[in-house]
Amino acid sequence: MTEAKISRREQILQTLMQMLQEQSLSRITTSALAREVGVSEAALYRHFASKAKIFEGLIDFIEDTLFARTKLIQQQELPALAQCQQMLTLLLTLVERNPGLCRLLTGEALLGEKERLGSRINQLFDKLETQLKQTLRDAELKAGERTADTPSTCANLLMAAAEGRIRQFSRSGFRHKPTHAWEDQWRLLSAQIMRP
Amino acid sequence: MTEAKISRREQILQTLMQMLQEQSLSRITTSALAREVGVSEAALYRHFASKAKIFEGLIDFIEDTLFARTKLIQQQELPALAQCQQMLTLLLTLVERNPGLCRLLTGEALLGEKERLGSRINQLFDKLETQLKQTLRDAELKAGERTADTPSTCANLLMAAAEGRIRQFSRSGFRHKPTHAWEDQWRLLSAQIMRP
DNA sequence: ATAAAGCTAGTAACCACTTACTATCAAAAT
DNA sequence: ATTTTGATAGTAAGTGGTTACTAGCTTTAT
Repeated sequence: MTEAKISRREQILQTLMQMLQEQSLSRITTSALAREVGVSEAALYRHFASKAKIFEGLIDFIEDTLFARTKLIQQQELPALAQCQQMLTLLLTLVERNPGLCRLLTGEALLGEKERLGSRINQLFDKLETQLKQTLRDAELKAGERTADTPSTCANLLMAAAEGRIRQFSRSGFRHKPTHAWEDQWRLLSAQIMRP
Repeated sequence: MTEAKISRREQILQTLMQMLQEQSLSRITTSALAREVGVSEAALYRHFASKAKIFEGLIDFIEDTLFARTKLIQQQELPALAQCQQMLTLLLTLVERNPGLCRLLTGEALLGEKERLGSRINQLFDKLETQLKQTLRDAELKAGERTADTPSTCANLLMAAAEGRIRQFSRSGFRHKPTHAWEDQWRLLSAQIMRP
């Protein structure tokens, strides 16, 4: 078998992601996760030190995926608004394709697990918001474009809109897709961000 | 004493609201709540049928407060945008003054408690979004004003922005106040909603 | 052979909720 | 006027069930 057999570790993470999507959140116990993976509970602990670490594994995945791609976006020499659009659309698309991750980003799945997890999510969003802000600022310095309000206020509004869409996706039971009508909404948002 | 002495029922709800604001969510157990109120655990069950019902009591409070006031706003004969602004500012202000409620609206506190609670929150936001949509539609019929996109898309964008701000408030540990810079952001949002 | 990965069978802690009983007070019956 | 009844609100001390995690032994792959 030359087939790329995914490691058990990855299998556990994928199963958790799927459970986050399907199960009512309270049902995600180490016991249920083990059953779903098809191993014993103790086997999970061969690969992760604690339940919280398994969740953190998923957060790592989001972070890696997201920021690897925002880096590429930033390297392209696109107009500031186009860059912002790509970054936000990236976030919404990632979440739409992996609803389970959504439950992490909204904080719903962190049912009082260690404070640390919530803090990581917080940092993640802050980092993304900072990148937006920086993109808008750069546009002012390089291209002489000006934002209608401070880059900080504009970037925050964009993030809020995206986070709101993510929460709506989650609370609707994943029916209200985050990218639905997003292009139209982006048009409304962006039209006012840059000064004429 | 003509002083209105609050009932134990109300005292429990207030204590829960405070705990939602202060405690890490996992710490909200019936035992901890009882201790905080200053009664025995069993006493809680004299006033509420279950733990979920206590949480639902708070949701009732939000709903009552919120929609009593949106009704008043709708009765005023203001321009559509002004009405929308008032409704959203009302929501953000309510949350800012009662951070505990925020944890309910973001779903973070509903740690897998009965499906019902999540559903109630969902309905609450949907109802508010519908009211915004209706306000925008009315403006088109009565005043001949036109929204730049469909009322539905516009209303959803406004709600997403508000929900995003609420989530940011919660995940920042209540440091990032939802009304901060909101006026500026509202200006950006609203400027593009109505067709010139 | 040995190290990685698995299993069975726990265990202590916790949690929502219950049971069985008591104190207080007001209305109703005598 | 006194007694009876009943409702309300409280308590101490559980109960049954669940959960994250572990110890100790076995299998499997290298």
